[in-house]
Amino acid sequence: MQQETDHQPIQKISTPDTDHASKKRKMSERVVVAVKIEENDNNKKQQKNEGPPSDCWSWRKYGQKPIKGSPYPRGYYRCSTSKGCSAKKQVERCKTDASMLIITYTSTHNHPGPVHFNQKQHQQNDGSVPALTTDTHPTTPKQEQEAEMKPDQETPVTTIDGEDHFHYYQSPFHSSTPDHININIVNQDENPFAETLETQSVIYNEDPKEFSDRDSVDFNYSLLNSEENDFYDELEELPTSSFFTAFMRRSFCEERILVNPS
DNA sequence: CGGTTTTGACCAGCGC
DNA sequence: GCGCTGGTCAAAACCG
Repeated sequence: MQQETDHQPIQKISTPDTDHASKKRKMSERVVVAVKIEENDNNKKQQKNEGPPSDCWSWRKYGQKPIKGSPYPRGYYRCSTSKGCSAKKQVERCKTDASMLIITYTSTHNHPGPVHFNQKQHQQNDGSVPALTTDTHPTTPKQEQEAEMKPDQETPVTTIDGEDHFHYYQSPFHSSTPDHININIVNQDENPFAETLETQSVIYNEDPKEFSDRDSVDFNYSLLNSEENDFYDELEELPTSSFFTAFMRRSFCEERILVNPS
């Protein structure tokens, strides 16, 4: 149809991936994140229709398709924080592990991100958080909650302890069980499943308590960096773009905060 | 009422 | 060239 009207082809912001970049399905700029969710009743609704873990952005679902070989459909989301933003993400469940959500981010946000994270993080973390964004008007909590989908099963973060501030300490990928989520980033451009997930799970599937026992923030970040690097070395080399770097930093700067509120 | 979700249809890349 | 499949559109329904 008019798919090329106002909507930019994905490769628009893609890194110069040589000749393949022109191909629609050869999306060069992708970050795949595996989110481990707890296997409990909170997960029920996600088994029907995966509730995308919300991050600091607000996303609007624009499509869903059953994926061949996977019992779970893939949801297509577009950033709704800013109208001209071409950032997208795909959310699907790992076909081999229903407790694992695979979130594939494509394109970059062409607008500043929400600032709540940073501001609040500074307040609660002694300003140890690197300044990542400067937006003065973040995604509204309302939108974040909506992005959560099915609030009946997934306790909105904002309601925990009735303290609104907790909301932005939540993992950017929080799901039904925020303090049990394990985030794995798999930067790749082909199939994120199979071995990669397993490998990543081993690496990061630690009890959150362990994180809090150590020196939280820097520990998490450095662990991720070092482990990631090693991991990527074993995989096919991919261009680690600024997008990915920014993504990594943003994601884990946020993630680290939370660990265990209790 | 505005924004989001759902869902069927369409388009285009890719493999055979 | 054809069929399969993934990605997107867009109208209608839904929701706060």
